[in-house]
Amino acid sequence: MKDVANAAGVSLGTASKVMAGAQGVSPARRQQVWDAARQLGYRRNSLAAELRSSRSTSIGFVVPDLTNSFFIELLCVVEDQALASGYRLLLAHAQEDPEREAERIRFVLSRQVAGMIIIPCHGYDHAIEELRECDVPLVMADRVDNSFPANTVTTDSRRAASDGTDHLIALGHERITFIVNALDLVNSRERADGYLDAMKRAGLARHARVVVCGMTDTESHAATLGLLSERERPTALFTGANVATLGALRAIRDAELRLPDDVSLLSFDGAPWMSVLHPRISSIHQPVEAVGRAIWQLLHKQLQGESSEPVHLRMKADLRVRESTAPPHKATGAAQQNAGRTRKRAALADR
Amino acid sequence: MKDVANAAGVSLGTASKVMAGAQGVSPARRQQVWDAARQLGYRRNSLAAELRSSRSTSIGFVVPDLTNSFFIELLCVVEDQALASGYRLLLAHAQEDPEREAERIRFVLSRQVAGMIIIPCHGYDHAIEELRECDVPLVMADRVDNSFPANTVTTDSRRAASDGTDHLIALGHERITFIVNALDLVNSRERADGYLDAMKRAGLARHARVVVCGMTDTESHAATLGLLSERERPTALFTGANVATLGALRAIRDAELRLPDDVSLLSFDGAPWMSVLHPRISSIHQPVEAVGRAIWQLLHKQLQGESSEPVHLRMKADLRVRESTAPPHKATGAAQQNAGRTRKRAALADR
DNA sequence: CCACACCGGCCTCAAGGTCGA
DNA sequence: ATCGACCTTGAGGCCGGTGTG
Repeated sequence: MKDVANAAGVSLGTASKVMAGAQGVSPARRQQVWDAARQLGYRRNSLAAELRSSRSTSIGFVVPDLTNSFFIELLCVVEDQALASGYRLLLAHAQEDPEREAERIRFVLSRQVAGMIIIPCHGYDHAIEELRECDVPLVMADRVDNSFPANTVTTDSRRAASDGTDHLIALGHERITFIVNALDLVNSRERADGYLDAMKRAGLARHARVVVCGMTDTESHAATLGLLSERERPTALFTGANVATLGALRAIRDAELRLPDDVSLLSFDGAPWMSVLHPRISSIHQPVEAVGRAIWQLLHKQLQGESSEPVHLRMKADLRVRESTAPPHKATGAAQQNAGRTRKRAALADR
Repeated sequence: MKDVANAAGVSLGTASKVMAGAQGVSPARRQQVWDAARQLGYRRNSLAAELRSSRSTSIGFVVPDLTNSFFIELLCVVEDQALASGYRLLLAHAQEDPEREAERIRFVLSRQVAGMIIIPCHGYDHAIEELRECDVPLVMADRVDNSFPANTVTTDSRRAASDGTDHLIALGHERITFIVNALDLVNSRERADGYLDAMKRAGLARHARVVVCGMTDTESHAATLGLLSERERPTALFTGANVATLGALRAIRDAELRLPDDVSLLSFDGAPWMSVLHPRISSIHQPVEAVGRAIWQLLHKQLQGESSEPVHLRMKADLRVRESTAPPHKATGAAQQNAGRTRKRAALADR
């Protein structure tokens, strides 16, 4: 910048003002500086600027998994909001690995961001540890609960999972299995709890079964395949997340079963690709747009200095019944022993 | 850091060395400094460090579209490689918007990254403009061609598209339509050209048809739906990218057509979700792992000071024939006029 | 508009200390 | 006691900008 100032025949301070877009420089000089900068191919060093002014317009965003479309959608919403308020996002990818996540947090924090948004991996103690005494505005989302000592935005997973389970029960299912990635993911645990709530309420506690399948679709595929090959296989599956649904669907395909005739499937979270499936997949839909806006709103308020007690926002998810959930087939195999139940069942609609 | 040094009872220089992980400090003092730092909740300011040493271990990565799983996979490969060499990625998302992309490039560059990787949006003149006289090591990937004045890693899209088209032609298709996002995306254009090559070579130039459908699956859905409702609809679709495939599949579903009986579909690029479809989707598979490694290799070489003439690496994609491509049905409707062709066709295998 | 101090860590450098051989 | 090898110190300049007088 010194060079630019020299070339433009002004002092360093003036050049700085021009490049920062500040007031108080005559149009003529402003133009001179601009020209000189262009000619020299000058690019401002925002590191230095932020160092000196100890102000930053970058927001760190630590995402656990970029293959999960829910996070991507959320990220896009937040990014647009941030941009509209003059902030930009510094993205960091934890790849569902707590250690890597901790490193990413340190990385982001050491770059003096103005604020930070994080969706933790499982075992979020790591994350908390890193975030302790972090003095920047912080919002945590999705995989946290109300006990978290920070601003949070979450979906009421427990309630949503309970509603979803109720839907399956109302269709006449009893052997409903819940497939979840990991129980040390706060929201997964909540979802499992919601499922258990509903099963108990319906007097189906003995059929309740939560299968932990790990974080990848490969694992969930294997787990589901195992489930489906049991003698008394579930008549309905409820997958606790996007990734689990992917693996489960592949398993259903590989087991040559039909949705929903042979088995019903309800997915927590939809994904764009689900729209091409036949039948359409019933799912729990989280209000991504609202969650994203809430995250930014909370962060923005803090950025503007309005600090207050940690706020916990909880959004409501809704059940979207489509075609992958239907009443169970009566006694389709020798293993099916519940044929003569008293519960009335609607005839299976032909798809 | 001064405080840390004081608390640890060492000099500032020593503390600096410890925090930077440099050699030449005795284990005892090293521990003292570490303890003091932890107690004070000290976090190193890497902005200042990088400013002074004008060295950075961050690599900027500008991604055009995080909803495209190909880019995500690529990103993961590159990130692992970078981490293994002691670098970390600074992610920036262009959302397929050239203006936003330009801004992201400026942003990344102004943060003094050690190197930069970019997969451009359409109309990459914007990008070139921003990258002109950028003095950091640079690798551009995927959406560039060999004429590009920088290191590039690409897939031989033209060849791959030509192979794919040959496959469809060999099955007996003539009315093959190529659906592409945008022709100002270099690789999309190459794919379209490859398709045209093959059509011409087979004497099917009069049937050749390239439909530009835009960057979103919504647009590709609409375009495909239009195509499929024509009186003489294509017997085979070849989609030029992930996103186009998504829209096309939804259109096929909505038009209540069957794959591959009513229409064949070949997709350039696969995606994890395609594995759940029935029938399985034939696709052109790009060697993501190899591309990612190549990108890093090229960048790493430059980071270590071995500068040379721009290198252009071109990887080979391969055709994976699955079940969504089959010989066309003979004369299924009044509109089908090619029933009695001389070309021999294999009987339609029952799926 | 210019001059100047300054953000926070880095680097160099001369000078002195510790330690085992 | 001597010597070289290695650790440690403190000062001061510096990176590239910002903000005040």
